[in-house]
Amino acid sequence: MMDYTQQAQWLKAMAHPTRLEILDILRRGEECVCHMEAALGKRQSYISQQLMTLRDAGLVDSRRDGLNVFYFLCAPDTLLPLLDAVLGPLDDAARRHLPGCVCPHCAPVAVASS
Amino acid sequence: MMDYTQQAQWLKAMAHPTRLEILDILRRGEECVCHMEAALGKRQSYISQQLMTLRDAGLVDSRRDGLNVFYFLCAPDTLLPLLDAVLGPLDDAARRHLPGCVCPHCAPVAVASS
DNA sequence: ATATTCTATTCAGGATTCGGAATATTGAAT
DNA sequence: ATTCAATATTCCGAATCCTGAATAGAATAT
Repeated sequence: MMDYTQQAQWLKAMAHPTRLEILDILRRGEECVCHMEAALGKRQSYISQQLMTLRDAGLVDSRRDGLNVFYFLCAPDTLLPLLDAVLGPLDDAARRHLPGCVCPHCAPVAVASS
Repeated sequence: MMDYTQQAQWLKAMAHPTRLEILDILRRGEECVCHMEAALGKRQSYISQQLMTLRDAGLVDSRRDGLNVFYFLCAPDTLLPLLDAVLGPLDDAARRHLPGCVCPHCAPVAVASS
């Protein structure tokens, strides 16, 4: 007999507009918190909360790199098809370099200035 | 810009063990309430409630046939792939004819007996 | 009309979640 | 040691959800 409890937990963690948007960002690759802050236009503490929910559900994991903490999808093999089914296939037109964002991914051009 | 609200609503309706189990039954075809009652081993009012939740979210719809009300998936084209991604592909080994069930699908052999 | 069967709704308590504000922690730089 | 920047956690009132019990409705048969 199947369990359904584990799957329900996953879906529950996904069933939130902000968290879905975060997952939509992360299926393009890992990102730091400050990037999501710029992308979502929400406060950092709020985003951290939603990330904690996703982490507790086992959907995402994080790694630290200096000051930044990068988040990424935990089980891409099962999660990516699910996100494709929910959000539609990935459109590469969506750009990763946000205007106002200064995270290492968006503004890596700060080497030699003066 | 994408909305994420509609998808979150759908996922939220799915994010419950009993409702997932109901959807798992319905992806094999329509079934009446009394069938699910036998399949899930829960009370009828409880099942009706969960079905109402699924109906309000637009995941299932129903039709009446005499005394029985049959439920079926509402948008199979988008819902079936999603359920496949969540629950795994359909295994036809799971039988539809429950032992204790007397619904028209399970016990249609009441024509000529004596 | 009445009874029976199948399904739907309402109700109420307890439990859980939501969302924002405030605060804490962690690592790097000076 | 101190300061700063990035991220994490805690707290709390409000809102929502869960779930079983009771009740209501709808269709059929007698």
